[in-house]
Amino acid sequence: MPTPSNPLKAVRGTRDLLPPDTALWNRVESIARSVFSRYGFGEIRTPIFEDTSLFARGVGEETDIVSKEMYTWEDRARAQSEKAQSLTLRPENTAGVVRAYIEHNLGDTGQLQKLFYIGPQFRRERPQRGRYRQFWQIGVEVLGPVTSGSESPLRDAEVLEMLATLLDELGIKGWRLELNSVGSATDRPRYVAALREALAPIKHQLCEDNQRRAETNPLRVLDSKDPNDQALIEALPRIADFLDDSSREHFSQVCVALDACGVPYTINPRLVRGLDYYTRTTFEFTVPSSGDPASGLGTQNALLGGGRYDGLSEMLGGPRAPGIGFAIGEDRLILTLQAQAGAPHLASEMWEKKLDAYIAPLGSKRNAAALALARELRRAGLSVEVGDGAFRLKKSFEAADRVARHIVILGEDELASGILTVKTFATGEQTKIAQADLAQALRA
RNA sequence: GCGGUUAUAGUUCAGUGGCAGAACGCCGCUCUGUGGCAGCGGAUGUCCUGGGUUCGAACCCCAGUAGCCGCCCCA
Repeated sequence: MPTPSNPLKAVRGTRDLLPPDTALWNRVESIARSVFSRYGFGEIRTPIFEDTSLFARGVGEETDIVSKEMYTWEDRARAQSEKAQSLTLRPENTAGVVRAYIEHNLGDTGQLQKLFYIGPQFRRERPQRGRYRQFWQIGVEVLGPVTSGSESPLRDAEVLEMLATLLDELGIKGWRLELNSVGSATDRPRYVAALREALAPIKHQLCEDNQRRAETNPLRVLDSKDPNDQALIEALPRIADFLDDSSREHFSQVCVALDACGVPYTINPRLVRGLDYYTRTTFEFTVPSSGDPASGLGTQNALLGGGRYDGLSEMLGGPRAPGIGFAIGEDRLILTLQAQAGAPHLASEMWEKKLDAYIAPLGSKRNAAALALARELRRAGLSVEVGDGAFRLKKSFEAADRVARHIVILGEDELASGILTVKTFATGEQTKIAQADLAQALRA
């Protein structure tokens, strides 16, 4: 039992993933890799920490993530003349990917870059169900020079359609896609200004939280859930009225393409995202919220979020490289799968899969021969466990029945004759099989 | 950062001022090379930590720590 002051304990907000859960994690990741590769994505792995200024500039100084949730420290100066570098554990992965895009001049290839990543991210938030200080994201970024088609609404629709496919293949039930456009880099500030103007006279009528938001981040007032404020919020200016012609046309083409693919979505004019870099298309996939057994998440019903970031590369000092991406909260995805009864194709089948054989040597003197036999069978592609000859046979049977489909008995008679005793648990049938035929027989 | 709630065996939990408990799991025996069932026996504890009250604290009080739930925010 870990005690509070025991240093041999995972630190707050972090956790160990153990078998059999890790089997589900691997399964999820392998399905994601398989889907991504069908859509032409390649994997990128960026460092787990970066220069602090990358996130300050990319994600936005004013966001909660940067202003109060980052794990930041001063690295040791490499020389006396040098200033210590401020480093930060990545709170998200988009900024790092765009940094790599710029650093390696990927834009000069002229090609559209389709990249995916799977890895841990770090935010110093209060831990809660579906929210950890080290959490995993599965994400995708599509970006490139304008001439590569990176700005095309086709890309937005493709990414969204791919997500629908991925969630379906994972077996997530009841997902909803909510879609919005927050306009171009010039539309958005115009809208925020109009929102502030509209909020100023009515602010005092709003709840405390919304009064604060009206000051700090007016966009967030829009997705307030306070029932008393809904009427006032409804009456606020709508982002759709502030989109310029090209943004409006872009958004409409995304919708047309989704319709053509048969991907269902809901336009949510209040969907705003927290990160500064988002432009035009923004979206969120949700699952039924707390109380619903299909959720597994508490009030954290957002499974993934994303959007377009046409100005991010330039904000970081790079070339123009419009892009779109998303990040799936892998921890939340797993929680949802575990909560949904529909996960058996992933869960029970994976978790309850038994080994092909358990080799039970009789007596410690037979251990070496048992291990050699296991090696032979494993090289033939079978999954095998080896018992210890010191175990009583009864114990070997119990252990074997738990983990394997067959037990292979390796005693004095068997070693002398080369004819092994094999019992199949499902049928209770016991036979003698020559060692040369063993691998084939155990496959059945 | 704020609020609520919880912390006892490997696990899930009961116990509520007076000997530390159950179930499951684990080990052994019945049964020296044949499991699943059954019977019998056994081991396992910083009762989260530190302080206080008391003749006596797992239990009451205070403070910490951590988990969970929610707020904020986000994946």
